[in-house]
Amino acid sequence: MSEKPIPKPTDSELEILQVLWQHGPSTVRFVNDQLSQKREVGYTTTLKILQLMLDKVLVLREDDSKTHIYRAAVRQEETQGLLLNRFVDATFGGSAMKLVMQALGTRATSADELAQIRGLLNEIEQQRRSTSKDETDEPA
Amino acid sequence: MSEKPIPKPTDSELEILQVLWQHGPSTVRFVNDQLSQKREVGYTTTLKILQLMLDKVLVLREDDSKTHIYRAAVRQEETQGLLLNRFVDATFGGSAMKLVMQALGTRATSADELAQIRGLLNEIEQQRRSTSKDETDEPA
DNA sequence: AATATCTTACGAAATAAATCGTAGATTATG
DNA sequence: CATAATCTACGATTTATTTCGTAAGATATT
Repeated sequence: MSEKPIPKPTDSELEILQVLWQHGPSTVRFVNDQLSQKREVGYTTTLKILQLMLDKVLVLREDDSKTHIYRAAVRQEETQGLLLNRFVDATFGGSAMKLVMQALGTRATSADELAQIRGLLNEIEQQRRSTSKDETDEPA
Repeated sequence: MSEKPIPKPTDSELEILQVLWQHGPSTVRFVNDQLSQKREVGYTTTLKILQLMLDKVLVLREDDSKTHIYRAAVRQEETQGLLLNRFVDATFGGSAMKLVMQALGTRATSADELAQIRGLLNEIEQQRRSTSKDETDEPA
C-alpha cells in the first residue's frame, strides 16, 4: 500500500497530458505545435513545463536519441478520476449525482449519448445484483 | 445580449459561495466559522476574500447595520454550470458524456441516485419526443 | 571546418491567489 | 466615561503558476 501519491497536475500540465495521451510519446516540438493550434505558447514555455512535470514524475523521458521524447507517466482515467473527485467536492459538495444532473441538463447531449449512459446504468445495476449475492457490500 | 459576463470564482471564493448559497446572507464571522469547521482559516483572510469578491461582484453587501452582511450575487446553478463547462473542456476534452461515465463508474453512487438519474434520462427523452413534433430544436 | 539551426538548461520576471498583521473605527460592557 | 471586544480596511508577504530570455551544447548544412 505505498504505491501512488499521484501529483495533481495544473491546468497547463493537464493540457500537455492531453496531448501525450492522445498522440503518445512526443517531442517538445510536437507538443508545442499541438498547443499552438489552440493558443499562443512559446517553445521554451512548453519545454519548461515538461521539465517541471518530469520532476513531479507526471511524465517520463527518453534521453537516448538526440532530442528528448516525453511520455505520460500517469494514466488518463486515473488522473481524470482524481480531478473529478476534487471538482465534485469543490463545486457540488461531493454529490456526483448533482453533477451528472447538471451535465445532462445543461450541456447538449445527443440521443446516442443518452442511450450509452442508459446502457452504463444497466451495467452497474446488473453488476450490483450479481455481486450482492455472495459478497456483502463492504468486505472490510 | 449584454447581461452577464459572470466572473470566474477561485477555489477559496467558491468555498465561500457554498456557504452563502447554503445558509443565505451571512456575516464575515459566520462565514469564517463555517470554513473553520473544515480547515484553519484566519478571520481577516475570510474578510479579505469577501472584499475581493465584492469588487468582482461575486457578492453584494448590506452596509446598513453595524456589521456587514454578504450575500451571493451569482446563482448557484449558473455558476456550477459555468465551472462545469470549463472543467469538462479542460479535463475531458469537451465530452460531457465521458465525464458522466467516469462519475458513475468511479464514484460511489447509491441505487437511489442511479434511479434518479434514470428518471432524468426518461424526462429528457420524453421532452425531446414532444418538442421535436411542433417546435424545432431551439426555441431561441 | 564554419555557419546556421535546433535543442536543452536554467534563472528570473510577471501574474495570480491566499494568508496574515496592524491600525483605526465602531460597538458593547463595566 | 473608560476599557475591552469586535469589525473593517489595507498593505505586505508567501506561495504557486506561467512565461520567456539567454547561454551553452548538439546537430545539420554548405
